[in-house]
Amino acid sequence: MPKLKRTHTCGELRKKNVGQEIILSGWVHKWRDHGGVIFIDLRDREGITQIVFGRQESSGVRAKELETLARKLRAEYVISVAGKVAPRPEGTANLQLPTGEIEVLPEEVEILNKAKTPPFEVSDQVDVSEEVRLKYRYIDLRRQKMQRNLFLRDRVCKATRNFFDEHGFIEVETPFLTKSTPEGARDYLVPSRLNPGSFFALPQSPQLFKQLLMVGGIEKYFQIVKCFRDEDLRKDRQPEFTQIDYEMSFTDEKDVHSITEELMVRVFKEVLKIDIPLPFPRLTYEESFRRYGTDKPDVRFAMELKEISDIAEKSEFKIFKEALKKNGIVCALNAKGLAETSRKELDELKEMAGDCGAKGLAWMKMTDKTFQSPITKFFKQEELDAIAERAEAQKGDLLLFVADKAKIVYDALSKLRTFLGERLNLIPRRALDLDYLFSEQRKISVEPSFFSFVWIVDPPLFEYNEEEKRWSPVHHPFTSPREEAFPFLEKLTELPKDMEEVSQVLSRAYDLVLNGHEIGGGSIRIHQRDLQEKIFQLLKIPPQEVKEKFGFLLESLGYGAPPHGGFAFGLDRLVMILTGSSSIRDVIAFPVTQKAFSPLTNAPSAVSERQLKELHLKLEK
RNA sequence: GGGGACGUAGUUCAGACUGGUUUAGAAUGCCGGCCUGUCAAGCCGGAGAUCGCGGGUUCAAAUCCCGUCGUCCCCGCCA
Repeated sequence: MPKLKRTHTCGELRKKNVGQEIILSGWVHKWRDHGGVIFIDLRDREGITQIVFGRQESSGVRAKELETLARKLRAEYVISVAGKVAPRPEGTANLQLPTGEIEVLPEEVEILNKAKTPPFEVSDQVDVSEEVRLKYRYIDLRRQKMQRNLFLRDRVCKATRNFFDEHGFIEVETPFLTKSTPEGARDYLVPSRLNPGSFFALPQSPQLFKQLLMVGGIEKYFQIVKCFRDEDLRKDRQPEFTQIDYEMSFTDEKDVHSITEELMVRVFKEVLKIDIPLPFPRLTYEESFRRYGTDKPDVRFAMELKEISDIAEKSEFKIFKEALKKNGIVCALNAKGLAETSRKELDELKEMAGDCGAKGLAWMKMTDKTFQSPITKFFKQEELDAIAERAEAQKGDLLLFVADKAKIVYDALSKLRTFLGERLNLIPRRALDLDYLFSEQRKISVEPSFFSFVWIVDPPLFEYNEEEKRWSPVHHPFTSPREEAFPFLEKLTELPKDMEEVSQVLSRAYDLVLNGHEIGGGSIRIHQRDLQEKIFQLLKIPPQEVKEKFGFLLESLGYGAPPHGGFAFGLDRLVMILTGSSSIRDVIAFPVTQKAFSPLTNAPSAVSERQLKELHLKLEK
């Protein structure tokens, strides 16, 4: 049982505490031994306080004992210090530290635990590979940056819970041991001991349960909940991740959008202390592709794509005309002021476009009033002028062109747009300084313009999957089509591949995009059994499978399901953006590597023969 | 499933292209000594590396070749 019980944290002592007898507990952060005087920086999660051994005032046998003890202290020892708060001598205050005007003169020191030399320093300045950080995550978490990330994440959750509580939503838990569904990502499976040969699946999202809660009359539900998807990882994708999930009855897009916007206002106000403007701008899915080439545009800067198919059509440039003949399009991107781009850099851009499937990247440099380009000779002057006008090109600009199928053109140019936006410093790319959030001044240093939200609405209901040779839902199969499509869909019994009208059917889904990241999405759901069955039929899910996998949902829709809809945020991505982190791994306490392996626990790992047997499982040799 | 980058003291990197003066080097951390005001403390000294692993080429391999494992980034995938 430790003798010393802490009275203060290492972040709170100030001049006004001078003279008080206090007790601090924490980790030895740094020590500086000057021979006659020894400084210990004591750290806990609230801050750092300097302890001084051997100051002139202290002398005698006791002081010598303490000094001897202090020399034994090492980095990351866990200690308690009882002592008196003293002002620092004239001229030795450290203004970098909130506690920098005082120091503690120890009277007693208790070592609560020794520590081996840590594999890396507990400091934000020190570079450590992610693998080492994950293996020693409990040390990594002591670093201020990680602590702040987790504190901030906690505040987001707290603000979210308060917000939903005040708006009449109740938090309901849904099962983790549930049913595998055919659509969507791969499931994580859990074998059932009591039901040989049967498996639970961990939920990819609580989608079906939240709909059942609406049928159950809960009306307003929310949950901060883990979801599981067994797909390949990225810096913004972990196999288990957290959603802020909610659903409402008797609702429409307008309600869902406004509650979502208000939630964001609340979170940004409470967490970052800034006001974000409402309402968020709205782009249709079609418009988003047309102007930015993507359904998750970064609208912090303009630099929009300009289609020039009509001009290219009239020109003599075969490559453009060939693409158009194959039902393709030609688009231009104006890289303002980059006419000086070197051949080598152009090749790099071309390669980037090539990664997206583009067969080439045409360019024109605007010099004075003329064009410098290998392809100008294929264009008449008035065509060049038309292009320049369309692209709003001026002297010094660089125009980039891709001609191909729309998907490839959009893919390539949106990628180039993002790249060039960064290159041209069009994005307010100031290091997110979160210090103010944790300091006493609470001085605002984060501008609302750092955060650009945009709604992407009216996506198509179906898209054709070339690989599987069938239509699949753009959002998920429970998304309601827009009402005007009902008669069209009712007439159909299947979706022919080349039926243009199918891709024109719009859905009542919506995504929320922040700074080019998709941070959430949702939809108004189908609440009529007939329509839901129709959709399954059109998606060519065999009736037997529909009954097996979704029977309970269809059944529930037959017992008085209210119209309902909702939304789900990717909490990890949201917190990643709020903290200015470059990976969601930095806002998750215990993430896994790209192979979904934990260097900390060594999970996943083999299990005993006996466990397998109990679960009625045999491993392939 | 595919493409790319990387793997060398505890940690972060250099050395590799062009094999041999390399006894594999630096910084930081670690250990010891000196030092009464530091806060990236300073000065002096010291320890610390199966060069990811396996195989091959060669008189000789951290260095070249093949395989393999791991980490990160990207494409596919992620309703």
